Amino acid sequence: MNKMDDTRGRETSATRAAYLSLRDMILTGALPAGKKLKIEQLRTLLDTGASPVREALSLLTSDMLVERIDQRGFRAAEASLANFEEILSLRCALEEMALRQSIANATSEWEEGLVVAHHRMKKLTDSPTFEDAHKSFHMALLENANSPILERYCSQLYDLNIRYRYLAAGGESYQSRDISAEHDQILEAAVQRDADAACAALLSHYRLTGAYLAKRLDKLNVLTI
Amino acid sequence: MNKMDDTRGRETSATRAAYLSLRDMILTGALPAGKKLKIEQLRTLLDTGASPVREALSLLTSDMLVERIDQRGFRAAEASLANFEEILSLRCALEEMALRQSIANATSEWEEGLVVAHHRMKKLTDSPTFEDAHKSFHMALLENANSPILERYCSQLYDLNIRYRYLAAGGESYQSRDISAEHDQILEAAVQRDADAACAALLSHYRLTGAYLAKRLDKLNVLTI
DNA sequence: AAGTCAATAAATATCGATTTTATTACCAGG
DNA sequence: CCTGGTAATAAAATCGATATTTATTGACTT
Repeated sequence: MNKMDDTRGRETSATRAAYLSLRDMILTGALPAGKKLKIEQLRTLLDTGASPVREALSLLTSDMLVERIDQRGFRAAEASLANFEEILSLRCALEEMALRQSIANATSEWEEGLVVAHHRMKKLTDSPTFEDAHKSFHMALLENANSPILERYCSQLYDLNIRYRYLAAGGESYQSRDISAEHDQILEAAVQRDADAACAALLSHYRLTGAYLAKRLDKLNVLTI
Repeated sequence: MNKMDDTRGRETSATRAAYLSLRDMILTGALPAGKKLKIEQLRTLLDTGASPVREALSLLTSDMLVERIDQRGFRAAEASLANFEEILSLRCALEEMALRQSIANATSEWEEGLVVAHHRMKKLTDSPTFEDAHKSFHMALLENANSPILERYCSQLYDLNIRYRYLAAGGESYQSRDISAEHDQILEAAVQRDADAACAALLSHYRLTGAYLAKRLDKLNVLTI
């Protein structure tokens, strides 16, 4: 057997580490929307070289979390009500498309994956890893569409939305509504392969959250634009 | 006065130049799908440093034209029939969405922009810049949706599709069908603000081209996967 | 003969320093 | 007191070289 196989948690790479840190800092607001991102600052902050920082920032522009201004460096993407609303409306359209395809291709393996993802999410409520589990559940709903580009877009939009949750709620967990019941409904409908019901539940979930966030964003006046 | 002001078509920046060259080479097939992209090779090919090449490749991963394998470099994205079909179907869905929004927001300025874009495209048939003019016309149709993310996705998908046109036709211009008449129809319907007709014409345009390309791709057997 | 391991070669990732470009502060002329 | 231009400063972009990592080769064991 190989002498070292699992011994090494060896998935580092300065660039990837920088990418993950910066992404997290932007999503949670540690690096606020619109902020100038100076290489030298980030270099010392992350304790790494300029090349990995620069490359991580380039990768983040793909995710629309960073804007690159030629010859003038990088800045965290702006946040605005219009942007928030566009994200919400695109998510609704694209996720409905993906969910319908997923259900059309339904198999029992997919079903089981869904149930597991849902279970894990429920168990992690109020844990710091809830965010990841929540995303995993939502992506599991879509992954059976077998449409990698569409999945990628949905994942991107999901991430963009996270930032507004943090802006509105300061990263605090959820609101008064019974989120958990909404997830149960979505799972139930998906497992029954009832596309109409599943989409209705999913979109209602997004729209209710969206309306709540929009109200708070407006009240707190936290948008840069 | 500044010693050099306008004299220089000074929108270069080694990174941007490398980005544009590499993008073009991938779209036209000069760098074939799936090919390993070695930094050193590209560095000498483009006569620039390793940093700009690396950064350009990072940017191209956003466009899904390059794949990045951590610690193992970059390669040109794979091409496959499934990928081609996914692109076609997403384009149809997203462009319909965008076109309907554009028409819903129709103004005479937009209309005039469309007419101009269409005119320019017609004039450039069989010119090397036709490709750009064609894309400009298609994007002009969508730009009035005022949905930057959606526009970005449509633009990306448009570019991804170009590659398959080159694979199928060796970059040669169009086929037997009367492409020009199709464009006229789309323009006409858009100007009349008839969303249903415009979408029907646009999607038919894409689907006819798609079917033609799929047939040729199959016959030529040019797909790596 | 097939598979494993070690040594070598190739390529990537990263660093440190230099060059180029933008921004700021300052000063003279109107 | 404002305007336009210029020097000083700060930051970004790029280069050249080094350190790590992966891929390749060929000998060696079972």
